[in-house]
Amino acid sequence: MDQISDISLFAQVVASGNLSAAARDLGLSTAAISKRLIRLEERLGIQLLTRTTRGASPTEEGSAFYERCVHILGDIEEAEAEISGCELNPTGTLKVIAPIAFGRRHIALHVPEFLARYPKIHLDLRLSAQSVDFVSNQCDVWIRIGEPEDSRLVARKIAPNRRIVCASPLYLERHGEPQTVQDLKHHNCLIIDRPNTRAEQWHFIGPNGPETVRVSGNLRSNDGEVIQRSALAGIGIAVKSTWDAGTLLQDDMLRQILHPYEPPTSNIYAISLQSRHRAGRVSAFIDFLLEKFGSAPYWESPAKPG
Amino acid sequence: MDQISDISLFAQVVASGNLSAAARDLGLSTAAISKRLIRLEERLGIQLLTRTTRGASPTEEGSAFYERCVHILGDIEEAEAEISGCELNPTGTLKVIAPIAFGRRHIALHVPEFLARYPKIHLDLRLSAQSVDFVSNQCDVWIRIGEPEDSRLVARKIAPNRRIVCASPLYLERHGEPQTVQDLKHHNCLIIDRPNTRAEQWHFIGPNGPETVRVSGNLRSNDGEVIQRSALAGIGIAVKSTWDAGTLLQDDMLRQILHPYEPPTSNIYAISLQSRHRAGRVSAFIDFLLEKFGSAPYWESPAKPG
DNA sequence: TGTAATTACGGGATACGTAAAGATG
DNA sequence: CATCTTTACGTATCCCGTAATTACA
Repeated sequence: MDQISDISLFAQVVASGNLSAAARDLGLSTAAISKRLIRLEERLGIQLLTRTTRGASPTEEGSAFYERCVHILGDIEEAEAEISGCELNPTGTLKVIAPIAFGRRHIALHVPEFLARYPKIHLDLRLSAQSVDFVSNQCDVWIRIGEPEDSRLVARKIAPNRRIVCASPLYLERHGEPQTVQDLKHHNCLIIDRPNTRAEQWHFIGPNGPETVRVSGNLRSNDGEVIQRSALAGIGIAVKSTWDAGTLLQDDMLRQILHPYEPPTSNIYAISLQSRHRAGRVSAFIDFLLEKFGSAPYWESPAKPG
Repeated sequence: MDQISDISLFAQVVASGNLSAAARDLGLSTAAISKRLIRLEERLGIQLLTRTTRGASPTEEGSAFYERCVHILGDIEEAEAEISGCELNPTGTLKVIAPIAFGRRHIALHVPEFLARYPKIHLDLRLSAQSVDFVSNQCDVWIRIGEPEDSRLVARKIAPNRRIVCASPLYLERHGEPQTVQDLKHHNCLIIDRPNTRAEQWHFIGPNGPETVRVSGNLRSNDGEVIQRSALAGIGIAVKSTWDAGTLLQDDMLRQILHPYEPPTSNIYAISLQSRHRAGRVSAFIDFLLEKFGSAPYWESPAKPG
């Protein structure tokens, strides 16, 4: 039944030299020590200790058994320490799924530092536009832009997904810059089409509260890259995330327009399976992302109007 | 607290593939399995199994831990099997204390066979006339002729200590053979002097019940060897144990007299410390002695009157 | 709808401590 | 006489099982 508990107790008795000392060391009564030792000897069918009034000394069998006990107890402690120490020194394979653009642009950027910091972690970074089934995919962390749904999943916000309206200098030169939200109706708006959203409804938050405009244009796509390239080519006006368009704005290849009107900010989440005890590598990765993106994402500074 | 019990349970769950199967295999309820697994994960601070509706599969940490668990459980089983198997294949050092004459004549005679039968036993056979303190002497078995006293000791009769009255042919030729017990009063009786006995009172059991005679003589000793040599030399009449005088009677160097009157038979005992579980080598030795001496000691046959 | 895991709850085994007794130097 | 071990006994803990709940295919 309670094998190791008795074995551990026996080892302590041998180490302490007598039952009373072991009782003190273990914080038990001598009666408990005595009874459990007797039980152990009953179970093994052999006497382990010779008791005298001066103390208890192991029999020959007891000595041999003690050696093995010490070894076993050490193994157990080592095993438990190793498994418990996984939080401090994360180990194992970490599978991360991220959107393609965000993964390439921002996750991959920090991968070397992450791997250097946690040398025992093997990172499997998969970029995919697909939704994720954690169990079948053996996925540890899913980076997702926008709100999560599943209750079994726990989502941690790692960065704001600030979006802006922008167009290329060429477009603005040719068609003029819209001055109000409603002006967008008369422009060629590049529509990014995501599931479960009304792609033509562009929402804004401005100094006077929310405002909505129904836009139209000659290009619609489900791929941000297509929209971005078209915007760069001067085809029309696009809504872009700052993490995505930041360097383009900095290089003046795209210009933010309608400032200070911006679409409502959503968030970027690191999503993991809810569990009582997260694997160390998962926590390590999510904490790492927070460290890099969390407070004030580095891609905001050049994009901020000034 | 109950480390290994949970570890063993976890290993069984991994082996079984899901909690329900493990519950069946272990004869427990799934509720118990679940709770104890959760407790183990709490204690380790890490999730070991990912539960789905199809079963439970180990996490990466769980797999690593499982490997160690299998190893540890094997070590425990091995250790316990070895210690419990000591009865079947006795091991270790066996310290035996025996009277000098009996040890030389009868124990030593069988030592080679004993050692051949139990090759893993190391025998330490100490011949001594002294009384024995088991604890300080680290003695396992004490061979003693006559009744034991100590309640902490357990005595097993291994042979009868039959005694006879005898004298050398020379003595009988010179002084005649006594025909009755009371005739001994007129003979030179060699008195063996043991502690706590009235050495001059010789007791007999005969066809008409017990009989006692107070004898006297010109030699008294506490050493049987002295008495025996004196008897052989024709000095007088002696009481000898059959195990001691057997061959001398056979060779007609001593002759039993007063047959069928003999001193009351005492016993030869193998004495060991009382303990719930005797070490295998102790049982092996005592059983071996019983096998050799127990039913009808081989030294009786030549001594029996015929 | 059926199987698997978890949670809630009540009962029973068990392991502890206190206290007394036995043993030993 | 002091110390150590064992036994006796009452109590509290905890551990399991039954049953209900939730999740998933």
